[in-house]
Amino acid sequence: MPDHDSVALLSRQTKRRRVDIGVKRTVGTASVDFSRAKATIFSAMNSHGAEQDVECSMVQHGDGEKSNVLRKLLKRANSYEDAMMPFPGATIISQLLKNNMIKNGGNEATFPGSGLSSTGSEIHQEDACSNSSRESPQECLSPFGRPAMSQFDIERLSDEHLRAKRARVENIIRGMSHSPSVTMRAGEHDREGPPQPPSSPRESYRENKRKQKLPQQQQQSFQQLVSARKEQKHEERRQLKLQLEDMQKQLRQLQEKFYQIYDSTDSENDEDGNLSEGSVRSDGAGRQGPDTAADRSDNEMSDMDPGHFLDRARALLQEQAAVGEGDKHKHESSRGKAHGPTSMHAEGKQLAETLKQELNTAMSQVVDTVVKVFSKPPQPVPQVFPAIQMPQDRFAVNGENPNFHTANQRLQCFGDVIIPNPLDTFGSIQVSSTNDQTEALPLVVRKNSSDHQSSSVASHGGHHHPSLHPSPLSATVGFSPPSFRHPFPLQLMGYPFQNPLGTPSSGYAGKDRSSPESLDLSRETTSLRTKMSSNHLNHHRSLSPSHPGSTTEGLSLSLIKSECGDLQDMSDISPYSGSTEGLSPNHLKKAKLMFFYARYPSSNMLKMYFSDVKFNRCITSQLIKWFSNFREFYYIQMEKFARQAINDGVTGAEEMSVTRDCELFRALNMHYNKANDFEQVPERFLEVAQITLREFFNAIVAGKDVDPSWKKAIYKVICKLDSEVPEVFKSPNCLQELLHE
DNA sequence: CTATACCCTG
DNA sequence: CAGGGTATAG
Repeated sequence: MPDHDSVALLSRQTKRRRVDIGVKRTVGTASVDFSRAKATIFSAMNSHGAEQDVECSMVQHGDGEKSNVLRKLLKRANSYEDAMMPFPGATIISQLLKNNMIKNGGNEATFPGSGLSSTGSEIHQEDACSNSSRESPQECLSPFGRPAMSQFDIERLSDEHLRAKRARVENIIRGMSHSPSVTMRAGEHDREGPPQPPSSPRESYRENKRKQKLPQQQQQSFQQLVSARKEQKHEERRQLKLQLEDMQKQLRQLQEKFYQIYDSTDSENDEDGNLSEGSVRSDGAGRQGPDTAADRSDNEMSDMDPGHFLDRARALLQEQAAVGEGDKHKHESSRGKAHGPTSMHAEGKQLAETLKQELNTAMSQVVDTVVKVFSKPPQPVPQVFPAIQMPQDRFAVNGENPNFHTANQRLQCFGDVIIPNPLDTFGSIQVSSTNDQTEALPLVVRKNSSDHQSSSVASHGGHHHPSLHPSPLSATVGFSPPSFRHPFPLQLMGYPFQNPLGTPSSGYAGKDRSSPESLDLSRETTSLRTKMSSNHLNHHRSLSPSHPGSTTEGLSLSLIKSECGDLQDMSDISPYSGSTEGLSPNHLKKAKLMFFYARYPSSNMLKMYFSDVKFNRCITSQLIKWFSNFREFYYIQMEKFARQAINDGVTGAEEMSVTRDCELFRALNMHYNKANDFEQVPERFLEVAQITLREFFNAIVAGKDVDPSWKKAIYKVICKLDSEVPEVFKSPNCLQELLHE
């Protein structure tokens, strides 16, 4: 138990806390010592007015009565939200800093909360600090975490290291500087309120990722001011999206109509493909502008040459997209927004009306065709069917995620879709099952596959198993001819009987996608084992070790089996071996009950008490994680109630006690003993809980919670209060035995 | 490199 | 509760 034990741990946690909590409590990140140092500087300087005095006293908590009183006052004012508000004086300080920044100009215009833009100013500040800390104390305000004065030399030593880091970060920033989020944040800056200074330069480097989000948490009050506005934006955006969706639908209909026309006139699909492509490409020539098209009447439209139809639709869509784009940036002018889409919408409706009629007839024909197709063997399948059917399925899928494609991307898709792929014939029957998979698969391996999706889309030639595309997006891409080389042999012929189940092959597909660069099965299993190592199945698995690659089903099964353990463990997991492979809900229950005795069980202890479990790395860490989660909940409750007590006016820790019927205990009991397996929660637990509560209370009252690592002290106390876990818990059947007590 | 802790998020 | 990210110790 590395934590809570040693003094070394203490410093470690301090650092660690600074990282994790420090950001939240931005200003409060200062260590007390440094606060003092700063106060010294300030009083020495004495060049700034009362404002800074306020800040000093704010920062130097625990330094004297005065600060405590002030802090308390502010605390009351902030009441319970202390937990969220980084620091009572944050606002004041932030404003001060803002003032400084305005004075200094330049860099500080960026939004410090944004990891993207903040680093520059951080670097600037850091340099300013180390180079001229005496001349400009304000600039040292932000990097509190660092005792700049006393450790000046040390800092110099690590300068090189920092420079290297800085270079890397700057590189990254440069790369990201074109990201939209940058401008977004820059825009928000004004309204988001005063920027929060970075807690410490070094931390900032590590914390860039989180800091992008954290400032929002920190400044909830400011956010509330903006929230209404944002909601408006979102609403508008949503409506725009809806309109876009409408247009998309219409375009789809149009396409179908288009195809239908050609299908009825030409019986050769190749020509269709060429024509459609040609019409798409003719766009560049601009043979049909949106304006002229808009002047046409409905009749004209219906008589319109299909190519014109498509062009027109594209124009509409593009305009729509353009309007939407522009709208994002200026929501204020509701006028322009109202005008564009509305007229657009009317136009679209006309179009839709015309198309609907066409579609009605077209669809009936299609339906007939479909029926015929299914009543015949696959070979003579009419080419008409897949070309029309497929797009529909795919669009249905795509439509579920309107944001997935930009308008242009959609157009491309349309273009693709229109091309009747000769191979479609082959897949006519496959269509439905394939699409079923595309819906189910993402659930299986979304995380893994998502990583590759973008790249997959970019270069759809790179799929090794295009047939197994699990995601809707991939499905769209996979439509292109090259992707259709393997699928059917694999799915239809190779493993004809696995498909009905759906899941096995999909599971395989997903896994395959997780490492598309290699089809080497052994490697596959290895990587998967690592990736999935923290998973567990609660149910008893069927244990027939099958070799990877024998069948897809076999593979997925073996993968599941091996997901929690390394190869050695694999050998351990022989069928019907005595002990359970995973942790069951009952184990969880037992662990929770054990928590009443031991908050910090060692892994050895866990092994002893869960003797019925086959321990491997996974199981162990899972169990540890459980207790970690338990503790987390426990301490959160403690803090919550302690703060509540303070807010309720409790002045002394002795006034609080934890009894079986107090709210705190009920909350805990609900969590660890929901089914009341323990009729009598051990008395000792109540004591410990009470001690914990009082520790929290005292710490908070003493203002220690300003220190990012203030809980560490409490943890240290509590971890010594573990009591012996009764022997009963060593029994695998302890739950039953406990119930009979 | 591994185990563990802590924090955050879903 | 699980997963992910990060930091630290050994």
